Amino acid sequence: MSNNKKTTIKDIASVLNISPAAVSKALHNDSRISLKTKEAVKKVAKDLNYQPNHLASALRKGKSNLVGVIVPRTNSNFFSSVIENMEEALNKEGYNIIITQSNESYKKECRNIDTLLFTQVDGIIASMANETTNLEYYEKIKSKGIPLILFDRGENDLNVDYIGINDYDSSHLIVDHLVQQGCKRIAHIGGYKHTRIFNNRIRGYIEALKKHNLPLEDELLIESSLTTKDGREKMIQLLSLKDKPDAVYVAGDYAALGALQVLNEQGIRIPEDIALVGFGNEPFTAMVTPAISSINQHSTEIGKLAAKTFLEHAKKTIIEQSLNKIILDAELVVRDSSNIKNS
Amino acid sequence: MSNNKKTTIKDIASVLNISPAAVSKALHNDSRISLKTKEAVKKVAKDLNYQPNHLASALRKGKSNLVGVIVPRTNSNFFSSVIENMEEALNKEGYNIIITQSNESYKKECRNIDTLLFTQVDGIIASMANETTNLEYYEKIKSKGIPLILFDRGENDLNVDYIGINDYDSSHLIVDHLVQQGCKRIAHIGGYKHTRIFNNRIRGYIEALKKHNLPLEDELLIESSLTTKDGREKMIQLLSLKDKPDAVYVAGDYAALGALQVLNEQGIRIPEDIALVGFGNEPFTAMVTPAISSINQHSTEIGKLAAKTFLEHAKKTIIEQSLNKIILDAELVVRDSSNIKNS
DNA sequence: TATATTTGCTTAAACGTTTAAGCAAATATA
DNA sequence: TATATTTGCTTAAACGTTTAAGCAAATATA
Repeated sequence: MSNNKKTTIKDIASVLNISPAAVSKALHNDSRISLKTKEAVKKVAKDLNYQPNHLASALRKGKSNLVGVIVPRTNSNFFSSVIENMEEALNKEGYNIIITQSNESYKKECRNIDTLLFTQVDGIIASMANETTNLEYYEKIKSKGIPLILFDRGENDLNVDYIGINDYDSSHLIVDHLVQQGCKRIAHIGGYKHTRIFNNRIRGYIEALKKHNLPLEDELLIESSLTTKDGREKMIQLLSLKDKPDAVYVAGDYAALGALQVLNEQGIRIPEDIALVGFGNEPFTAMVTPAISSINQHSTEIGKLAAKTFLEHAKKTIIEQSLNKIILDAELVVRDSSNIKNS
Repeated sequence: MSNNKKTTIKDIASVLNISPAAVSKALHNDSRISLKTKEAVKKVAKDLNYQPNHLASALRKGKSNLVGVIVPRTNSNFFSSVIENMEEALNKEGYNIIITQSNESYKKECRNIDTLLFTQVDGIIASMANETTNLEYYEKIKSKGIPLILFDRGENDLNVDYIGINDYDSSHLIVDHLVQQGCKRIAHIGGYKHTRIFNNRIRGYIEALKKHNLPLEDELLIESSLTTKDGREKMIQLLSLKDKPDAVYVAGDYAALGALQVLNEQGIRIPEDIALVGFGNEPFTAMVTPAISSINQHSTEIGKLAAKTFLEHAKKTIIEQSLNKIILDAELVVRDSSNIKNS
């Protein structure tokens, strides 16, 4: 049944008594091959169930038509949506993608980079793991002359193309909204300060508080790994304060969920006693009770733009040094968890 | 900066004045190469920042050391956990994986299969899209002699290795549990009948009802696409019945969530008025109010076993026809949505 | 009709590895 | 000391493509 020997261009050539080179050209619609030969070749190719050997053509052309993708995890609506849209745009141009996940681990991320380089990808589109501070492996990609595009979790120091949302402004949006709802003591459970996006959210939070002449207190600004579990712990920490906050802005939806669980368990009313806002607009924010207000990160747009940026690199032969930093405006989706006036 | 010409085995050879073949053997620790030469080669390789060209070696060896993975979507805890564990096991043996998602679309799935075959993967591990009924593309994989392993969503007709849970028994677990809670009119929002796993769940449901001498009524058994949206609609349909059910068993967690939303919106008490059970044990089942009872599908185990099964194929040179059908026992995680006696 | 151009192919080499076969020198065995 | 074996390499070919260069026949142009 399974005809183990795969059909090659040579098999087609020998059937038609022409050279393998002619077959290759016929399959690629070379203008110097007659229509008659092209049709014959394509017919035989189909009959013999010919499948081009990608490895051979990639080796010969020095181009694999594969793009490597690194994300902290695929099990998040944001990342899977980015990937979906990126893939669609790249497929259209004949590229396929290889998805790898770092699980937020620096070591795993390094291994992923090695894997992708080893697979001879034509470019890498990545969002960095939380743990990553050492950029050596990313420098390695750059030094090989392989296009590198970062999205969401990026680093300024790397000096590569980047697509993300305006984290600083997002914090302003959130604080403005909470102030408008009447909140006066707004806490922030933020991500790791060393990660640029989280640092920007923290900066935005601080500046927005100043703007509204609200107290900026150390005990209200907490650094977190932003997992659901850590969200719980940091919320408990906030509730142990003598002077509790009346609003909590959490820099990630999963951690916001943990905070919500704690508030619900302790019978604290949301948003009347404490208003809650998350970040990322994961689908579950709309599913839980009360639904969590959150920032929409425009995953569709980010995916498309990342693909587009890569394609621009791939098309140009001259290596230009113009950087593409695309910062999208974020959008606050207000739900029950911070909608005091209507509740 | 970016030394564009990549280092090859020939570069190393010319530095040391030995043949490229000797370099290749030295790098692979061939016993016929002296320790001195090996060390010299490895040192030069490191100095020149040598990275083996995977395409060339794959072409020469006729083996890419890549395994293709097809899942309906990565944005589900079940699938991403399966992938994570599969990847870990395969990485250990020197294989890397390429993840693709079908988004439950038959057309996309076919394109994914073509992509993976084109990339010359050594094997494919897949879970089929909901839409898929035509098995032609999967037959194509088989006819090429490439190991194919299905998990969760598989088809008996394909006659390939399969890893999944016991769907039939799972339905029994659920119905037994609901009967024990005192439910007498148990509805089932099931998946597409043409998909084996959903068909097995339906069969299990029917048999379990018979076992308990409960009425089996057409209006209580509904076919669904199992999206959250469709779960809502089918729940509304059930609520419009003259004789409403006192329990609903939904064959997927996302649809169960839709059902839960409708019940909550209409002020129907869960589980007192209607008990609810889902399937898949997605993390959000524990997050919503009330938390949804669900079936744990052993994603960790499935991922590991799928990898193991592939590796067995890869190791044997003789093509054996012994099939591996691994059916794991499922486990019901009881939560508030069906816990009548304690509520 | 003579020359130039175009068409439709072939030939040969290359991409970077791996590996079978072979060979000289070193070492072991009789 | 003569032969056999082992060691440590080299040579050459191959994996399946693509592509530059070239050539004869067909066609176009002067």
